[in-house]
Amino acid sequence: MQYWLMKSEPGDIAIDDVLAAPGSAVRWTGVRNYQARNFMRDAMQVGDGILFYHSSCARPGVAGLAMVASAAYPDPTQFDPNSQYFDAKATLAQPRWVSIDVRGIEKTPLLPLMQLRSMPGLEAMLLLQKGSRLSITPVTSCQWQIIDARLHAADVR
DNA sequence: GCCAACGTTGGC
DNA sequence: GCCAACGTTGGC
Repeated sequence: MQYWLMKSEPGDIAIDDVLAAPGSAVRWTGVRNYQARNFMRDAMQVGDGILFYHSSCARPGVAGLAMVASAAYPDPTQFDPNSQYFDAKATLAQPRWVSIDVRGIEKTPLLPLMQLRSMPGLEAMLLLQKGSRLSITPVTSCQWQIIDARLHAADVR
């Protein structure tokens, strides 16, 4: 069992959208970065925990919890000429990009990026490294526990 | 909108 | 293989 952080633009797919989807699950499409793809293809397993992160928005931060709900399979948008994610170099025989299914678990109080930066024990999080842009990053179980505890702490601020 | 940082492309 | 140019990400 491993843990991950996945970025999503809430204007595109917010945690609410995942939870509202049939079976609380959505297909994760449009990843066009090889490192992120390799995580999905080679490392992510059903049941892995996901920190659902809202990026490129007014209040970036962890907005909920989710889990990996499928193994990797070819991302259908790479074959669709009408998709913004179409890739002319991908073929059915040799797909280039993969999707996984992501199942929402819960929406949490927003844990803003700035707070993550200030929390002891998270200094090594890939998300927080200078220039980090990866949309999928591994999270250690230590980091997960620190964040999970904070997300579920009584609301006393 | 700005801009730093990163990834990809393509000429050589 | 090098590296400049370009496009994208994402916080602010």
